[in-house]
Amino acid sequence: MRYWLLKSEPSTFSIDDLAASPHATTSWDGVRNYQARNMLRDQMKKGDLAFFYHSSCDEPGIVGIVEVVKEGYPDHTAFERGSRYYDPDSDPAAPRWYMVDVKLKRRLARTITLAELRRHAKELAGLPLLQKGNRLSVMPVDPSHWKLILSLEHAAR
DNA sequence: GCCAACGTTGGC
DNA sequence: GCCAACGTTGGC
Repeated sequence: MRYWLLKSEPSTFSIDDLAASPHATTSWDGVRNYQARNMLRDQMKKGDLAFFYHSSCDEPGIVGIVEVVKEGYPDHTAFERGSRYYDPDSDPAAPRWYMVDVKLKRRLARTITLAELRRHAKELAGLPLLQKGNRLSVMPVDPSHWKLILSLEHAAR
């Protein structure tokens, strides 16, 4: 079992949106980066857990935990003319982009902010989120990092 | 709104 | 294959 972190802009799709989705489940569509695609397609397995991270907002940080409930399959939004994720170069016979389905496990008791994570940069060394210039929207999280981050949830700030 | 950092594109 | 130009991400 592996751990991950998934970024989403709350103005586009927030944890509230996920909670309001049927079965609190959504397809993680619209990823258009090859490195992230490879992880979605090849590495994320049913039962894996991921932090749900809000980016590009007032308080960037981790707000919940989701579980992978369906493994990588073609992202059909790439074939849909008019979709904001349409990619004319993705051939349905050889799909370029992939997605997984995730289900909300729970919200965190509070947002664990990026600023707070940075304060633990030493323990979280190697976490791509904290690396300069990192823009990956899907990234692996070491089990030790996962544990440390979760321990912050109920700790004094 | 600014801008640094990055990935992708396309000319050569 | 190189690399400049461009578009995007995302924190601040």
